[in-house]
Amino acid sequence: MAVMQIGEVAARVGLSLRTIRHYDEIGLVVPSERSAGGFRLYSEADVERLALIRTIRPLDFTLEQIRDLLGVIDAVSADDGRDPERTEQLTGRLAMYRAAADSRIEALRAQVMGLEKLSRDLRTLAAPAARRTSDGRR
Amino acid sequence: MAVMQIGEVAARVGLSLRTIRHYDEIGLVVPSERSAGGFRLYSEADVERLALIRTIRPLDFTLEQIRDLLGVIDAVSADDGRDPERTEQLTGRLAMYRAAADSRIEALRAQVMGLEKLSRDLRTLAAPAARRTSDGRR
DNA sequence: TTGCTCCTCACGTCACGTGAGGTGGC
DNA sequence: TTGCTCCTCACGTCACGTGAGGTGGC
Repeated sequence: MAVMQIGEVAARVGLSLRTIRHYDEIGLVVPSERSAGGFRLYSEADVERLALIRTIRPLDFTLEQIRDLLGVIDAVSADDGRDPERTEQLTGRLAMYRAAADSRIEALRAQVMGLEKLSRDLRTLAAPAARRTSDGRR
Repeated sequence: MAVMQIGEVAARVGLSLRTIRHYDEIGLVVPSERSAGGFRLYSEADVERLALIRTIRPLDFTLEQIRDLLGVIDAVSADDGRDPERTEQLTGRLAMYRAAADSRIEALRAQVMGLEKLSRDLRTLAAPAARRTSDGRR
């Protein structure tokens, strides 16, 4: 299985067909091949990139920021360190994104805790009401 | 401080002015008063409702669903249990929302864990690059 | 040939953001 | 009177959702 059609990609990474097409439209993840009939054909590397984007999405970065971040990641990975200034600039940008991600993660954790409390509150709200009903039936 | 203007409300609950006005526009939280000059005046109860909505927001319910959920919560709170069928129907709807919330919370937890891994990966990605640079300087 | 999967428009939607131009109230 | 806060349009934006109408490929 060298390449995949969009349907299988969607099933694998858990993004909608429309979302994957949208990422193609804006040039965020362009399938590395097309069939003779125009079908999008995604390589394993394409799929990994989509999976990475799916991970990054809840950080509420815009797709433009995600594109930029992916570019920085690629550049750092491919960097050979021959140009120290460039390396420094890249790791600096990476650090900024990491800091933004970390503070966003903190906010998400807080949201989850708030929601867990909400769930408990809803539980205790429902319980007495049910008890009143069974009382009424006695 | 019986009532507050929108600016203070926004600062307290952490929603934008536009968001709070939007909730008024669609009738989700209508300020219980207006000044003679037309300024929105929010009671403590209004503010609590907005704070609750802010908690619920990350569940990705539509504002329509949130409106409905708030209605159910109010109805259950005010329910006297005199009509067991009604109580049962209300607690049933509440249970559905709770189930939806719980599964969404699970998804959020998974997202947070994925993001924490991403943050670690970004860290290890940046570290070797920096090391290469300091090597180059020796 | 029949299904199933895919394609490209292109308008719609949701929850606000962002001015523009104007007024309230201590 | 000066600031600061608020007001109402009303268009814009972001990330897709949702048909419509048509074609590819095993």
